[in-house]
Amino acid sequence: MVQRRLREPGGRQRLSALDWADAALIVMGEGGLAAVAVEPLAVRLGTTKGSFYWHFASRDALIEAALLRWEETRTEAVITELSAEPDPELRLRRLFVAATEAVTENPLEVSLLATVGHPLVATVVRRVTERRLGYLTQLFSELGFTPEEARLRGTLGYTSFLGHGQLVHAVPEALPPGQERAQHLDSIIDMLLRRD
Amino acid sequence: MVQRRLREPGGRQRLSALDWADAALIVMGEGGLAAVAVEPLAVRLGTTKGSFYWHFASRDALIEAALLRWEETRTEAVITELSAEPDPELRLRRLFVAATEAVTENPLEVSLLATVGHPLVATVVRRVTERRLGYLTQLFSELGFTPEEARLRGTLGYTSFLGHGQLVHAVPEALPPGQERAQHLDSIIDMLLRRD
DNA sequence: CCATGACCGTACGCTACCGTACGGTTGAAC
DNA sequence: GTTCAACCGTACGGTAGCGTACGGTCATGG
Repeated sequence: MVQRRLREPGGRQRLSALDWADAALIVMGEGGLAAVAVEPLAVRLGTTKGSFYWHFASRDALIEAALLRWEETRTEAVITELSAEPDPELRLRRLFVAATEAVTENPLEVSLLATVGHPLVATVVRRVTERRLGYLTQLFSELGFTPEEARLRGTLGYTSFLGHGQLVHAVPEALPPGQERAQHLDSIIDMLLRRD
Repeated sequence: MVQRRLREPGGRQRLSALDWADAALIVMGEGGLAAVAVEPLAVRLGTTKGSFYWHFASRDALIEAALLRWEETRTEAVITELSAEPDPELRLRRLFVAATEAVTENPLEVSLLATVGHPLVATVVRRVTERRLGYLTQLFSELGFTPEEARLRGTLGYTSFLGHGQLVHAVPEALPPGQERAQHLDSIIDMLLRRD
């Protein structure tokens, strides 16, 4: 695993709490919650613990800040942005494409779901999951499915998305390669939309 | 998280390497790879590190043994047992039911998929995933789907299974409760088997 | 120009865990 | 009943990371 610098060597500017939170999200994606360690993080940011404990009371406070930032940027912002699209089927398709891309770039989601042993993670993951699942179910409802059917298809879609995220990072060769990936996703959405 | 004893207080018998491997699998399910720590494990087994380092050269050796045991009991054994059933659709249904039960009882699968940063985990997870996905695809083939269709449905089924495993442990209330769970699973398999 | 608060560097103590060294125990075979 | 190998207990040194203490720096307003 390549240890990328998170701040330019010449970048002499001081850090904010947000810088630490973003850095925490990056390493959380790379190595899970356990990788969110103050001292290594300080090294990657080109600073020291002295800076960290000025901005945060503890490691847990950093984790909380990072989780809230994740919730905001990876759920609420996406839903808001999507609301511009009037056609619900297109909204659904664009949502899956965007979500799949996001989870492919960064294994953060996988890490978080596996760390619900931590109470802060559990709380935020629960909120995020219910928000997303609710939104998905609502989309299927708008497409004319009964509430039960909508819930079923929403759940199938979301679990499949989660599992896809796991596979992409654990065994990418088990999934269709490169450009076929998009077509594969289309076929899956077709199945989710199929009526008898 | 309740710390259950892994050996009875009166149980004075000595331990084998297999006892350690099984115990490692249990704590790996409870707390991920990071929870596989020699000293805490020794306490739970009512023994000491002295015992451990007699049976294993290192923590990594224990992890390897545990992973191989997981592969054997949670993939090969299941497939073997299933081969007694002649009807492929029943085989598929029974497979999903058994797998879903197993992943509900123990979050081990979720933990492992999230820890592919560890090379040993990566290797075994890759083998297991390809074996299972191959078997699933083969089942759909036997049911008369074209190779492409079989692969698509196998992948959708497996990713959904993985995501279901994540949800069951992270946000169980997002899934149908209790007895409805089985019916929900039936509906999903119905969707996977649907032809136009 | 200098004072002050925001920010950072460094040294320290503490805990958890890895792996080693080595002495002690035990049970089965003779 | 002795022996020997398998097995376990305990003490030790080493490392990584958390959190604290406190002194140093630096920009900006007076």
